[in-house]
Amino acid sequence: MSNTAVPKVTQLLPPEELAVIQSLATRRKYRDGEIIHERGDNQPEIGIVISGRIKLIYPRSSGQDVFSGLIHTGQNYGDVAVLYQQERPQHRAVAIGDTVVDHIVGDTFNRLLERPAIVEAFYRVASYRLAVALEMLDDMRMLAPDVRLAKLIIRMHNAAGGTERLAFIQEDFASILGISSVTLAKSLRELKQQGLVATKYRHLVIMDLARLKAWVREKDPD
Amino acid sequence: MSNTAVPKVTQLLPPEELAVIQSLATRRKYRDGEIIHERGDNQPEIGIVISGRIKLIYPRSSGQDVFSGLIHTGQNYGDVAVLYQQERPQHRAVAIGDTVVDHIVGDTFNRLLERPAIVEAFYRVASYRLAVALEMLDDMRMLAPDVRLAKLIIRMHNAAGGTERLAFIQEDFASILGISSVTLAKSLRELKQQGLVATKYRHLVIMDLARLKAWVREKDPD
DNA sequence: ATCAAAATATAAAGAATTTAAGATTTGAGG
DNA sequence: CCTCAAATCTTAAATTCTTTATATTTTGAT
Repeated sequence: MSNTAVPKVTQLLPPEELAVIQSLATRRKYRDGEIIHERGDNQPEIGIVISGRIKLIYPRSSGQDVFSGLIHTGQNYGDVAVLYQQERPQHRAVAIGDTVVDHIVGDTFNRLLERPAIVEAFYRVASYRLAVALEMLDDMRMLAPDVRLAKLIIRMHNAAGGTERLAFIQEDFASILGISSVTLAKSLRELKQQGLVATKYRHLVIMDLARLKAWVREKDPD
Repeated sequence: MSNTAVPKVTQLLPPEELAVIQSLATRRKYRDGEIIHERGDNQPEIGIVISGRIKLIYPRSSGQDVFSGLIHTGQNYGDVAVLYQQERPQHRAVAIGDTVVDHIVGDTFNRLLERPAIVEAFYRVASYRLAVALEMLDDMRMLAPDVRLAKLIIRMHNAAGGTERLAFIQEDFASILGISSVTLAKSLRELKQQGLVATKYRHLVIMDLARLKAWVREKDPD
């Protein structure tokens, strides 16, 4: 799973179907860090990421922001909320880098579901995201923080299209894994000592992907 | 989300489409505890649960079996593996009670995807499962074991169609939550002291659902 | 070039969790 | 009805994780 390319609605759809969607969508541009929508906003919408990336944040009343997930270029989000008529989006959506999003209101999306090719494209993306989420849940149940960190790094490497450089602060990694920054630092120390990754300011570099994967297999043979 | 009814392909599909699927499926019966397929078996297949329930297990080389998820009557599973051409199923599937499953081999399922109503039904189930999985991931990142247990109990209550009686051993709850049985017992003690649930042999009874939900809201206001 | 803010790194104390072990309870099958 | 394996419950020690605190490093803004 972690080696499969991330499927994208923009690639899965025939050009004419993509054109139909885009004729009904509102395109907006966002700058790095700009809030696309807030948790609890008015109505849920579908968003298709045309370029850039989006991070989903769960803001807590304590003030802590939990990093919940990433939506990559070509992927969509919000379909679950629309399909199950949730009143409000669960997460804050924030642009990572310059990001362009096509917005489709719920009613329009429901009408688009009459077009088979569109349903199939969204189905494939949702399935993939389900597979990733189920794998992460299994990991959280079974694996130690350091192994989960290594798997997360590999997953993010694939999702980013093969970059060795992952531009996230350590707090982001900790938040995604649901561990404290101290535990994250400890896990990173382990990976650094093995020469598998290097930590820089505001980003992390994979030094030896093959050995990183081998290390994961050794620690988690299942 | 946790209040929404579990969507089922068997209900979402028009009867004639369901008939098409079933004409191509192999129906098999399983008894309580019977293994439907093993992790790592030959080829992944789609399964539609006609009656009964299935639990998905992740067997570890250590001998420990991790409880990974439940597939309820009317739901399907295995589509993710077929869509992304995984060679082998990730989980062992085990029948809970007498269970009837329609099996569809991967190639057949791929051909069925030409039928729009079928794709839409599977899309809706996958979306729902994605929503539940993402919520569980957020819970694992943010919440203490006792709150996660309470939310799990509420979720299982809904999924089971409203029963107050959840027939799982404590080790199952612990395994789903990814915590030890000692921590689970501690969390259960808390819920029992509040009079929210009662623990019996091989099952658990919800004593006051409304107050259980209120307790969760109090502990997790977000 | 300097300074302030943000991010990284590390240490120590306290809290929570796991592991391990034993005692008790339950109910299914003979 | 009795037996016994499975499940529950409890405790204690060992471990891990979080919290809190502090020092250092890096970067962007002035």
